[in-house]
Amino acid sequence: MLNIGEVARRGGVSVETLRYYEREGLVEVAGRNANGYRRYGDDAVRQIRFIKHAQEVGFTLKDIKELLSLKADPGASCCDVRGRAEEKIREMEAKIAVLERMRSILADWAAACPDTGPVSRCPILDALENEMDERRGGMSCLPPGRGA
Amino acid sequence: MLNIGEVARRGGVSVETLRYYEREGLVEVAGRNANGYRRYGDDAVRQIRFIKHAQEVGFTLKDIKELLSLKADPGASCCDVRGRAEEKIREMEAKIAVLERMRSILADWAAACPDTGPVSRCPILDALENEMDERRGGMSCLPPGRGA
DNA sequence: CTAACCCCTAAAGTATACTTCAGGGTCAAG
DNA sequence: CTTGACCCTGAAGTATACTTTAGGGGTTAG
Repeated sequence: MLNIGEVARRGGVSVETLRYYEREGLVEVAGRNANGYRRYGDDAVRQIRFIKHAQEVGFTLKDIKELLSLKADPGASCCDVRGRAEEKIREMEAKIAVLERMRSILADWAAACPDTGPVSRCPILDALENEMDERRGGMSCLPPGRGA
Repeated sequence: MLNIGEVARRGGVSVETLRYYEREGLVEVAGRNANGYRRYGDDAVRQIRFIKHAQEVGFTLKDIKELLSLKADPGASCCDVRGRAEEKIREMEAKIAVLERMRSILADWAAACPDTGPVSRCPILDALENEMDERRGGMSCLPPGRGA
């Protein structure tokens, strides 16, 4: 049985992060000892690493909570996990597409910029001031946050 | 002179957003009339559109505040603006690279997943449980947020 | 016994870009 | 004179993933 500091060290996270994960239902404590200290089994360390790896490939903590439920559910199928992965892949592709489009617009503008000259005749600022209609291919580049 | 509702309509934002932009120093009011209502010149509408266009190509409000300073500074050069654009392009390329890497890892894992089978023998969950060392190309996929 | 280091809780702060809320004036039409 | 649309302020809420703060107890080496 490990105390929180040991789990944190082995898992590569801070103790505050561990307590946070506990509040969020991502990691459970095995119990408490007499003085109220958390005791963890060493599966806790594996769990932390799972969480960190999942974050590294793009899952949010919310996603990860779902993955952990699937992992713990003997009735769940591997397909369910793959479904989550494929959904995440689609999200990433969408983000990549947005970024690529923004990058290409900016790159075009930067290319149109002379080496010198006052900001009063800057093609980038001009472009930002005026409509960008020739670019319209449908969707805006803005993320799907709730707009005005 | 326009009141806030009119500027919001023409600029395609909400009045709350306008007041927020004002607090953040992105838009100035021309003045107030007797009852305390804000009055705007129609350059305000152009300013709002500038802000929205800049957001669409990936600038944050902080970036945009800088761009607006450059725009207002007669001593600034067009190069300065292009510098900001190029920096933003580099940021986007970095984000794209991270996303591409995550996507490719996930895609490989998803491809390794059988059509059926219990989660107990899921290659994706297995991969998340164990180290992902064969992938190491240096940098982690995690964004540069302050880690544990 | 005391310093150093570990543990505990609850709450607030961070960053971004807004939105929502609470509470209250102003204005034009009918 | 009331109704509805508009305006005002200041503060808090949203989402994400933590970190930091404030305040206090436990444990171990010297």
